[in-house]
Amino acid sequence: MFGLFSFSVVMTPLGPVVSVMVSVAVDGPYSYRVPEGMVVTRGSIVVVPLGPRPTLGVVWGEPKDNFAHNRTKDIAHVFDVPPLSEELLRTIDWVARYTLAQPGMVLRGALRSREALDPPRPIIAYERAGSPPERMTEARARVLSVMDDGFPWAKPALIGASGVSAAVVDGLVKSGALRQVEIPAPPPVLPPEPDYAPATLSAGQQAGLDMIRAHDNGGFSVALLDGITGSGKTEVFFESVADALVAGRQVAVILPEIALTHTFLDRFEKRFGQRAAEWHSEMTPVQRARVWRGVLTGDVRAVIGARSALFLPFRELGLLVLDEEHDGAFKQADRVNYHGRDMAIVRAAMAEARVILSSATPSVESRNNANIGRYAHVRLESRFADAALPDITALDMRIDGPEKGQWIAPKLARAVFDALDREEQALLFLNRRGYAPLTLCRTCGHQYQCPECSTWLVEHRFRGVLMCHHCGHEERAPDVCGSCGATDSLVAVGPGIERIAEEVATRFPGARTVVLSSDMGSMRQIRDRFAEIARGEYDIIIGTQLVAKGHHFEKLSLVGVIDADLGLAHGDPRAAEKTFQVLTQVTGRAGRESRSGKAFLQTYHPDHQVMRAMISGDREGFYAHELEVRKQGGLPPFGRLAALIVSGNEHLEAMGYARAIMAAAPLAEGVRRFGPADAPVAMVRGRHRIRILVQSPKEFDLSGYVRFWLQNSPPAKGNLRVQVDIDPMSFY
DNA sequence: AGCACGCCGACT
DNA sequence: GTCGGCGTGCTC
Repeated sequence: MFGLFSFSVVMTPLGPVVSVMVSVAVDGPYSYRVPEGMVVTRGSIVVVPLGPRPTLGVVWGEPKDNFAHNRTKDIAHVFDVPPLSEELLRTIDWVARYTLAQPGMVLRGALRSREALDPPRPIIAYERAGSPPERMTEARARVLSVMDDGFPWAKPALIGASGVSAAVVDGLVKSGALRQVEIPAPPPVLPPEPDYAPATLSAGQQAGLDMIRAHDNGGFSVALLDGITGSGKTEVFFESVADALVAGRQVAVILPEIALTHTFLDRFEKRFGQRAAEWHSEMTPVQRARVWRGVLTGDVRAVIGARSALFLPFRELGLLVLDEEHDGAFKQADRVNYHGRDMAIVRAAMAEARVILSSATPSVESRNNANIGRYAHVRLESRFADAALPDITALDMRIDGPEKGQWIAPKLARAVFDALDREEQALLFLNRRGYAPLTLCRTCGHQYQCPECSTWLVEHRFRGVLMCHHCGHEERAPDVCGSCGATDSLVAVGPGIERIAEEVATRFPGARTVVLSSDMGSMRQIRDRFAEIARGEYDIIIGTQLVAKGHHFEKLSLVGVIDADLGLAHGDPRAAEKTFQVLTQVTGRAGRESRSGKAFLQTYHPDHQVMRAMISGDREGFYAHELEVRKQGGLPPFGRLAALIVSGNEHLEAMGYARAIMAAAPLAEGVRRFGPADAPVAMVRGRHRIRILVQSPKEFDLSGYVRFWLQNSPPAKGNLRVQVDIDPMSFY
C-alpha cells in the first residue's frame, strides 16, 4: 500500500474496529469500523464521517471498548502516506494531558496541511521527440541546444535558459519536435550536505562541541549551549546538526521569531550547501504542503522554523535545536497553550532525540537544570576576549536625567554625538511602540482608554491614530477632546519610540535615522531596513525588542536604553529575569569582534539587582541571586504555577463564577491558591477577566490537579469561560 | 471546531 | 407576520 515510498513501513493491521482521533475539539478518540479491504495501523491518517461531514483524523489504536456505540461508522478513506510516528502520537497525548487541551486540537497542530496528503501534482515538462522541426529558426535552435542534455525541462526553466518566449516552445510542441511529459514533483529542498563547509572552530568552540558529542548517548539528552553574543553558538550547533544528518536522522532548528528565519536559512545554506526547509505561519498553503509531506516521507532532512515545527510529522527525528531558548515568544497562546522549549524536550524524549538549547541569557529554569546536571552545561566564552562585552553604565535618572520634555539624558546624548563623530552607529532602545503610551486632556483630565479593554490607547502619531495594543482597536487621534470639547488640549504622556525619533530629529539634525518596530511594515520591509543598517546607511537606529534579537551590526558601537526599568515593576515573578535578558541582548548589540562598545541604561533604580548585574557584568551572580529568590518563594523552577482565567461579559457574573470554582477547589498538600481577583488587565475585548493562581511543589501533578478541580466545578454557562495556563509566562 | 436546532428583537 | 441574533448540545 505504501509502495510509493522508498522506506519500509511495518504495518500492524488493526481491526475490525479502531479508535480514531478526530482533529476536532472533542475529549478523546472515537471508534470507527475498518471497511473490508482497508488496512490501517496506528498513526494512519484517515478521513472519517463525523456528524454531517468528513473529518481528518488519525488511527489511535484499539477502540476504547468493544461496543462503545451502536452506530459505529466506517472509515471513509486512508491516505497513501506513511503513518505518523509513534513518538509523535505519544507527544500529542502528552501535550494534551499537560496543557489541558483537547487531544484533537493538539492533533490539529500536527495535521497542518490537508493538501499535503494528496499525491503531489506532477510537473509538466518537455523532452525532445525524435525529429527536429521542418522549419528551423534561431530561437528554436537555441531551445533545442539547451535541451541537448537529454533531460526533461519544465517550461519556465526552458524559457529562462534559452531566452525565448513561451510561444517558441509551444511551436516546437506543435511541430512534433518536443513532447510533453509528466515528471514527479521534486522534493521541496535537496538534502543538506554535512561535509559541505564545516566551520573552522576556535579552541573554545571545539571544546564545546566535544562536550556535546561526549554527552551524546544516541538517545534522549539535553545540552544547554550557554554563551554570550558573539561566542559562536550557531557554528557549534550546526556541527551537531551535521552529526545528526550523518547519522541519518532529521533535524529541526526552532526560532522564536519568523523575522530571524531568513538569516538562518542563509547561514544554513553556506554551511550545508543546500537550503533547509522553512516552516512558519507566513508560508503559502502550497509551500506548506510540500514541506509537510517531505518531512513525513523523509525527503526533508532539516527544517528551520517557528515553534509549530515541533509538531511536524518527523519519522526519524534526531535533533531539535532551540535558538534563544529563553525567549518568551516560545510560549504564546494560540489554540493550544504550550511552551515551545518544554514541548521540544517532550518530543525529543519521545523520539529518543537530542535537544540543544542555545542562549546568551538562558532561562532560569534551564540554568537550574544545567546546574543540577540534568542538562549538559556547555559554556562558550567569547572568541574575542573582552571586546564583545560592552562597557555598561547606568544613568541615574534622578540625578542625571534629561531636561523636561526630553527623554535622552545629557550623558547619553553626548555619547551619541561621539559615536556620530567617529562615524559609528548608535542604537536607542525602547521597548514601547508608538508615540506615547497615554494621552490625556489638559483641560478636563480625560484619559483615552480602549472601549473594549482596560488599557490606555497608545498614540501612533505617524499614522494619526490611537490604538489598543491588546485588541487592536484603533481610532483617529482627535483634535478636540471627546470628553469636554476643548481644542488643542490633548497631551501625550510618556515616550514611545516615535517620540524618541522626534527628539532625535531635533537634537541630532544631521544624523540619518531609522525607526524599527514590529508595526513598521511587513517582514520584507523590516528585512530591508536591517540590510540597510548593516550596510551603514543609518547613523542612529531607534527600535523596540525587534532590534534586540539576532542581528548584529558591525558599525554599531553605542546602545542607549531609554527606559531600562520598563517591565520591572509588575507583579510578574519573571520580571527580573526578562529584564536581565532583554538588557543583555540589546546591550550586546554594541561592539563585537574588533571593537568594544558602550551601553547606557537610563534607570530610576541603579541599585536594583538587575542593573547591578548588568553594570558589573556579573551574570553568574544574577542567576545565583535569582535562583535563590525563586527557591525562597517556591516559584519555578522550584515550584509550579498555573493560572485560571475566568472571563465573562459581566463582571459580577464572572466573579461569581470564579468564586464558585474557587469553592470547588480540592485540598492538596502543599498546593496554594490565590484569588479570585481581577486580572492585572481586567478587561480585554469587552470581557472581564478574573484570575486564580495556583502554586504547587515541583513534584506535583499540577495539570492533573487542575483537571480534577475543573471536572468537579460547576460547568461554564452562557458567555462564561475558563482558560487554563499551565506554567504561565505572562501575567496580564 | 463546526453546525444545526431553538427561542426572542427589528424589518422587507 | 418573517429574518436572524447567538446560547446549547452533539458529533463514533
